[in-house]
Amino acid sequence: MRFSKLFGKTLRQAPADAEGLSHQLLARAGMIAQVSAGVYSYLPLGWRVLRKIERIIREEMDRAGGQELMMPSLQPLELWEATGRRQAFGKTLFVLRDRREHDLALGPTHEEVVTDLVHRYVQSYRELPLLLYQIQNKFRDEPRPRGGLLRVREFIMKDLYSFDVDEAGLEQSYQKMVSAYQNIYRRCGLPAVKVEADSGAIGGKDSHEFMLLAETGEDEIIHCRGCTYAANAEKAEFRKAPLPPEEPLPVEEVSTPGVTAIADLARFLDISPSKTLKAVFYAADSTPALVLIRGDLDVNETKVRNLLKCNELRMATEADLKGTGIVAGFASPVGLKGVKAVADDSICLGSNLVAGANRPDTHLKNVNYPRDFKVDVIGDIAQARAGHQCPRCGDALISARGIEVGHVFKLGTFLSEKLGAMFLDENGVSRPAVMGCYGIGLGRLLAAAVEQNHDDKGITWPIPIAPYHIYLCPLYTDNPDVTAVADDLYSGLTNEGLEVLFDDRDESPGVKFNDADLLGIPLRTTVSPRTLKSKSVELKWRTRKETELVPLDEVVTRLKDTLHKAGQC
RNA sequence: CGGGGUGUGGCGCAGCGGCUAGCGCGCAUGGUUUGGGACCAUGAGGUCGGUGGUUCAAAUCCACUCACCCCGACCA
Repeated sequence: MRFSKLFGKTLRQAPADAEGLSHQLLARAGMIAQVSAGVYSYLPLGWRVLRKIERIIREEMDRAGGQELMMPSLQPLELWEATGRRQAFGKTLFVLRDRREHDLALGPTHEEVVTDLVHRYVQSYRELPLLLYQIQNKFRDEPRPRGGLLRVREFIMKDLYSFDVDEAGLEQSYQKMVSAYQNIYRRCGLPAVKVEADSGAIGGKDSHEFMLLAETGEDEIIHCRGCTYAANAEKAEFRKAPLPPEEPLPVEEVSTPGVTAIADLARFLDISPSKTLKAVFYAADSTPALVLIRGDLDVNETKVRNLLKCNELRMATEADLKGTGIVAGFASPVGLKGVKAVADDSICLGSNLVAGANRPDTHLKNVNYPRDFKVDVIGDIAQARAGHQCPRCGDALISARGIEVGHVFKLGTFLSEKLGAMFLDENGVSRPAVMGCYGIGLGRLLAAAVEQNHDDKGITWPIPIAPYHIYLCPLYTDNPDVTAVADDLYSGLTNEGLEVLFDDRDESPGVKFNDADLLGIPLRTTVSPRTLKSKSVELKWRTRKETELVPLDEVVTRLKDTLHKAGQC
């Protein structure tokens, strides 16, 4: 490609609305352009990167036995109502109305459509397992798009769906996908780590995410110092240290004027926070809920949401608490009626705790569960933190940040049951297909690659996904020798199948070098009167400082070999 | 949706009651240059986000509205 003809130019300054790192670099490099909030165009250079990622993904999906198909973005809303996921997706689902006043959804994912397809085409266990996938645009009306390509409303996703005869089959398909995903990240030159994850609106049970570690990542990862345990912080578990057992004492009132926060309470009474009972209130799908946890721990809202099986969970406001008898700052489960109470299992790991009294400036000492209060649901709703103990080995947990670049789910049978994706087993018994689903956001992967691969000059693409491999950079284009050699090299390299971006512009060396660095092409080849004096051209890796002179007649084979060794061509 | 912020040529910004709306980059033409974002000359390009109001006069003040960005609840 000749740079002079390339659509999309490099910018010295990033657009003001590009805040995030990858967004700024991709915009400055002329690889993407924003159309509206969370909606982007890929310009030719960015699209080449995307296509390379896509190709790697497609190869791995095919190799794992996936069959590619293409489902529509436009989906009848009835399908979403049939599975009950219209509610689960809520406002994130784009809904539109056609001229017949019929409601349609723009597909945010395709479980409904693919399961309906399987319902119609699969009748026998002999047709399973089945791995169906597509690479296609998804639409999600995100509450807040952000970070350029990292979180958008229209995005390109590879989504694969597995259908198996039983759980064991699902397990196999799942493992196949996990290793296919690991191959994909490795081949893209992006080291992603697998972590346990919450399954969110997609539903289902087991789930793992693939994370690319980056300071700027939106997600927190909790992993173990000693073993391989790693989980998204919203899912992570830990060992809760039990307190030494004590004889339960009678409940006692204590005056605590103005003391509301746990830390203040502990200081005021000169006890450890773990000897207190923390009570916070939420509105769960607009119903007030009292959430209880031992004072030294924090509530994990994702876990609460799962335990309560509710869609929307938010901190309660004064208005939500009206008529419940709860007094903010001195809230207590003791003597409370008519309010749903959820508790973390840590409340069983201590005795004689200090709790609120539901009266201003008063707390209760020696509160014990279940002697003094009841709860509706009890389970793990605690937030894991760095320093907590690993649930597997007990070693210390560590926190890191990452960008989610893939997510796999074991769905089970709830969708196949609802949509009738049944098959007859070898005994003639009708059974629902056991499903899994597996997604990678390609644009996100592209942006994450930039977040992870850049320096102060610009992007440093891993070779397998670089838009071009070689930046051919003639200096002094008014010199006929230079242009002759450069033209020659360009056709020579191109004929060998190498991907060359030929900077044939009449620009100063500074401009060209800076653009080369900004675009992040792995290899730079400079031709100038100076290099021609020794009948050679200069070679430089984007990520290295040193340069090297290579004789003219060796350049093509040399570049070919170099890239070959790097695993390309 | 709650909180904060920004809308002025393609990009980055200045102007915040006064006359013909500026500057840098980029773009066009010509010339001189050029191993890490050169210089000179000439030139093109703007309904100042929109609507309504106040005023002799509005980019500038007021109201409403739209768009976009950032921080929080959601996800590939």
